[in-house]
Amino acid sequence: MRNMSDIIEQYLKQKIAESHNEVVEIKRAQIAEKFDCVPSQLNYVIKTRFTNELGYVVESKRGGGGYIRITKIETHKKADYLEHLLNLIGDGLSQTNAMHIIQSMYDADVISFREAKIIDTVIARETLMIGLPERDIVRAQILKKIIEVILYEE
Amino acid sequence: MRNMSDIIEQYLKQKIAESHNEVVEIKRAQIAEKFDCVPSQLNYVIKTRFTNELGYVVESKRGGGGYIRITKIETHKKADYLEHLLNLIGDGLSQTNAMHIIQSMYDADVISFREAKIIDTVIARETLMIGLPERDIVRAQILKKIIEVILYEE
DNA sequence: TCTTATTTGATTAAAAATGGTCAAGATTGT
DNA sequence: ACAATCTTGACCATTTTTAATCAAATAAGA
Repeated sequence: MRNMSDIIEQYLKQKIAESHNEVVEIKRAQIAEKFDCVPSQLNYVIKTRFTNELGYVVESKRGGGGYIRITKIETHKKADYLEHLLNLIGDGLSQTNAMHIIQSMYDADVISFREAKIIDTVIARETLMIGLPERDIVRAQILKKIIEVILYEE
Repeated sequence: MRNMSDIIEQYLKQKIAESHNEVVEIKRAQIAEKFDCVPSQLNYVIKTRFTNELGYVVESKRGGGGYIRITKIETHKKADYLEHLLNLIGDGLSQTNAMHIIQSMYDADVISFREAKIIDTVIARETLMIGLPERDIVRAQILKKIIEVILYEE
């Protein structure tokens, strides 16, 4: 590695990789000190290597307790993941399995906590007040349609 | 949490959430001591995070037995609105009427655009592949349960 | 009741803590 | 040498923290 910017870039990418959540949060001055460079070098590194085009979102806050947060957004992976779920679901689906899938979607960051709660409610047997085997069929259908909505939005 | 102001903000919001009444009443000096900060920090937190814009009303009184009371009014209004919708929905519900309600919820800012799309999909007759009159009954049930989730969250 | 003291919150300005911009100078690859 | 990339530093902007001083409400005393 020949220069500071590359080293810092590697460091940040490693941190992102380490956090399963695909995110790293730093204090600018602290990292600058760690690598013995001026703080604004961090801005340079971020501006040239963590751009939107490259799939990163950068947020920051100044003042006491300030930070810089870099998030990697993996659109492709998410689509693949959702397609995978779609294939997973057959003609019928138990409530337990459905809840596992919903939890998985929340963990994978493709739905919000509130969305997860809403979907959980929708597929609950108390909501779907019809008997088996129709209930499992409707549940599968509902979840598949929801996944399609998320998959094909935008 | 990165700084005192955020911590205090969280604390107050949690207190509001705990009180079903959507309100919290504090003694400024007491909270300042609890978090080991100067009293005026409470004013700062309130001024920057519990504004009218954000749906809060702040009342206070000085002198012996003084207090600061923060009320979340937006929630009240939204809760009333959602209760109203709940009463509106009977045992059955057509797709058209359901979509009107969903649109109304989106307009009233109680659900996001994506949530609206998801719910639209869920209550569509193509998703609910069962015959009438059961379909309208299940649809009503689904929408009511969803509204309850939104109503009783926090 | 009237006046004074005490309690308690409000305001505001200064200081401290962070991060952002930009442009000049240094380095590196071709 | 030229162009592109990197490094630095001076100056700026935002947010939080702190302290001094003001204002209002209640409590106490005459």
